[in-house]
Amino acid sequence: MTAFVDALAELTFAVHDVLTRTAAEHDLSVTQLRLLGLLRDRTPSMAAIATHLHLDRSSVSGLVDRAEARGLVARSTSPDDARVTLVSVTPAGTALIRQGLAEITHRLDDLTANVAPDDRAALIRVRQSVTY
Amino acid sequence: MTAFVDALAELTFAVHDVLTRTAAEHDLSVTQLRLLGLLRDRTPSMAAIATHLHLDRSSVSGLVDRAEARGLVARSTSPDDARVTLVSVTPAGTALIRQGLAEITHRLDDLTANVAPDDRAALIRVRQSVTY
DNA sequence: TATTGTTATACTCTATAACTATA
DNA sequence: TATAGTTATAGAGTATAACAATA
Repeated sequence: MTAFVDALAELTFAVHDVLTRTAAEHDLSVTQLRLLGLLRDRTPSMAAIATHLHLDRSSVSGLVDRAEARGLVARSTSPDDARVTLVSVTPAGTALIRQGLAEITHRLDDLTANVAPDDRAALIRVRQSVTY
Repeated sequence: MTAFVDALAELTFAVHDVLTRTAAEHDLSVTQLRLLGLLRDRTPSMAAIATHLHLDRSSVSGLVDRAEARGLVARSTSPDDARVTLVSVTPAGTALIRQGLAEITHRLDDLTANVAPDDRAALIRVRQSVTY
């Protein structure tokens, strides 16, 4: 029981470190990476981003400020509710997230090169069992 | 192949969020938690801590400063080499890490309550296959 | 000269509290 | 009144560069 939780935590540290370091090589933080990842198929409000990333709305303001200053995302006002700000990804943001994710996939493939096929399938089931 | 990497990344975010939030309830960051975890069975040098946590030595200086100011760790000079600073955990630090880890184990048990026994064993093998 | 650690500096990330604009 | 978002503020975490002490 505890061995499983220990392994889960250690695996998390290993993967998170890879994410952090690879993103940093593209001048991205893990949070910026997750933000751009979210925007691949959505144009959410600030509040929706806060919910998805489990952040305070004020944190999202700063996050989007920095991404916008770099030309990676753009703000617009919702036509339905003038209080709501919608965030979309720019072509530059799309290019960066594609490149970053490709690099991360490559690194994680390397990290897990020795994992057996059956164990890969099991991990996918573990992820599905987790409510997140 | 990509499904596995995606699941690995998503699982990492879920677990890391639990670690971050649970540690925060004990006024600890994930990094402070990892520092205290390291010191449970070691009295490493600043450089050794930097290596284990994959941080710059200057980052470790600040990390240990803050933990020391809270009375969680103590610095001492190595008897073998006056350049080297050794870091040890205090009784208060030991108590805090025990309580924090117990709480985290509980939360991760909850998070993964629906994971099948065979899949738990598989995840332990995945962790062992990863060089970290 | 090389290594260990610290300091100065600058930036990102995060939350709380107070605020503005809109509903 | 309630909600969406921002701003001011404070603190943690991180790296780079320059430095002091020791080997």
